[in-house]
Order: sequence, then structure tokens, then C-alpha cells
Amino acid sequence: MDAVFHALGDATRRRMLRALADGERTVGQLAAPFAMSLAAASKHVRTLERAGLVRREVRGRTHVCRLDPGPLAEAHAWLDFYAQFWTGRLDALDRLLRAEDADLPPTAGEPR
Amino acid sequence: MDAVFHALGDATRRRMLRALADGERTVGQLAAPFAMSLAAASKHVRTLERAGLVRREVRGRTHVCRLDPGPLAEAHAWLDFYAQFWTGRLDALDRLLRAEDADLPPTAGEPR
DNA sequence: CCAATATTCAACCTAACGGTTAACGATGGA
DNA sequence: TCCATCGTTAACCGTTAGGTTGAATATTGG
Repeated sequence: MDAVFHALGDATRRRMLRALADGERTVGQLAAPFAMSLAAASKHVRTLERAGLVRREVRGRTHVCRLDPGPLAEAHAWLDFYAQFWTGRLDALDRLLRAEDADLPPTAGEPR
Repeated sequence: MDAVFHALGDATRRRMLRALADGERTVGQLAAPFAMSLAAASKHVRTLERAGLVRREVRGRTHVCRLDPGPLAEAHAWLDFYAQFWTGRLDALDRLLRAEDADLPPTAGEPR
């Protein structure tokens, strides 16, 4: 999760993902739109790969990348928890029910 | 967007958000569950604040924080674009239609 | 007024990030 | 075979991140 959000926290990498949403891309193709060295772009691809967002297939001398949406789905699901706060119906009971599966219970009942 | 995903890319800050989902918390209350100095926790709160995820109200000598779900909704919407890849119905036409409002068109039509 | 509390600030450390350039390895094509 | 291409690796650089400690600031309560 850390790695996923960290990977998404960079506009270059987000744009690479957008490119991959249109289909397979080689590292060179992913790098092309950016005013940076291929080596730098290669590092971004590796970051996406380590986050599980990209899978790579070495075809000859080119590395073909494709999107792995799994971690994106997880991130989406994580954010889903907070949907109660931006959708109109933020029912207090509903929020309380969902609070049961929170990360930790160290800051328990309503303080102050 | 960079700041939002970056803020989410740290487990400490994600847990702080979870705490805030249960209601207002002071900086001290947010810091309590963690084995780190208050100063360190204070930095995390500031990071969340700069990302727009937290709003702070100085009440006397305590700083009361509450969740601002706006940026979370934006992040959620950004990820929504990729939902087509993890939901069963990844219709090629649908994907093409959505691709129109992509970040940039530099890597245009299907290469290779 | 004084002391405790809540929080930030400043200085410092180490590690990671994002970028560069240069060299290397492997592949593909003439 | 020779050379251009694709991509990674390594070394380096400046900046940022995340943590510490210690001092400063403001507020509250007695």
C-alpha cells in the first residue's frame, strides 16, 4: 500500500499509467513524452513495477510493459471507506458501523 | 494530487486519517498511538494539512483537526478511471471513449 | 505569578528520491 | 561481422523525507 500510493504520488508515473491504460508500451515508448533521460524514466518504470502496478515482459531487446490494475483496485477500495464523507448521506450510524474494521482501536471511544 | 498521494503513501498518516474518520482529534491525540516524538507526529499532521486532507482549528492551546474528504474524493475519482480494468466488463469501445480525457495525447494512437 | 500542558520551531542526522552522465550488455538488422 | 538500438547499471549530486533532541511559544489552572 505504501509503495502503491508512493508510486502514484508522482505525475510522471501517473502519466505512464495513463499511457499503459491504452495498451502495452515499451520502456522507450513510456519515456518518450518526458523531457528526461531514459535512465530516469527507467527508474520510474521500476518504481511502478515494485508497486505491482506494472508487469514487464522482456521481448528481445525491448521490455514490454502492461498495466496490472490489482493494486489500483486496492487503493480504490481503501479510499472507498471515506466515501461516506463526500457523499451526501453521511449517516452517523453507518459511520459507526464501518468504524469497526478500522486500522487500530488505540484511540478508542470519542475523546475530549 | 502529488501532495495527496504522497500523504497517503505513509502508514502513519493513513492511520491518522482513520482516527479522524471517527471525529475531531487534537494533534496530541493523533500522535498518541505512535512510538515517535510529538514533533514527528506534528510533521505528519502538517503534511496531511498541506495536502488538504486535514483542517486545523486552534482552540486555545490545542489544535483540533478534522478530516477534509475533498482531496480523497479527487483521488478516488482519479482511480475510478482504471476501474474498467478490474471490473469484468472491460469493453474496448468504452475504454476508448474514456481515453479521450486522458492526461495528455503525446503517446497517441496504438504504437508498435 | 507560576507551573504544567500543548504544540511548534530549529538544528541536525541518515536515508531515499529524482535527476544526470557514462559505461555496459544484449539484441537486431545490414 | 559490425554497428545502431534498447534498456539497465553504477556513481554521483542536490533536495526532500522522516526521525531525533532541545528550546521557544502560548495557554490554562491554581
